[in-house]
Amino acid sequence: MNYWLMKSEPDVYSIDHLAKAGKPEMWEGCRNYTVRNFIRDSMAIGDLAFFYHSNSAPSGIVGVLRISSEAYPDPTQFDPTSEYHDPKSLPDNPRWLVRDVEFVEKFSRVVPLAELRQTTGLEEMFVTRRGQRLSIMPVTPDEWTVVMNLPGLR
DNA sequence: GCCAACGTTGGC
DNA sequence: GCCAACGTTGGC
Repeated sequence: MNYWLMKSEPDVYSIDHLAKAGKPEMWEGCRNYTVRNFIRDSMAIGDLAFFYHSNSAPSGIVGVLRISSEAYPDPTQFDPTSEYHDPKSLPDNPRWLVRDVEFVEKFSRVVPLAELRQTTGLEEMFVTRRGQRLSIMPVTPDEWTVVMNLPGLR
């Protein structure tokens, strides 16, 4: 079982969108090869991930989601009307993959990036490294436990 | 809105 | 296959 952190701009897709859906939804639009490889090779059904709001005030972890499907081709890459359309990706050899995710919980407060940076045990956490731009990144079991035990999350 | 960081593209 | 230019991410 692996742990992850998955970023989304809340103006585009927030944890409230996922919570309200009440069912699994596609985590669409990843267009980075490292992230694609995580989705394809390293994730598994049942993995848990922090839902992270980026480009937010403040940016930070807002809750938890669960990976609920195998990887499959991202349909938006073939949709000319989508902002995620990739004309170089062909249906018989799709470049970009998605998985379905389902809502697990929303914390009662945001855990801001600044707090993650100050928290003992999270010094090496991927999301706190400067210049780190992957929209999906791995979290270690120890880091997961540290974050889940921060005060005031529920 | 600025800009540092860094992934991707494409000319050669 | 190098690497400069470009585009995007995302914190601030």
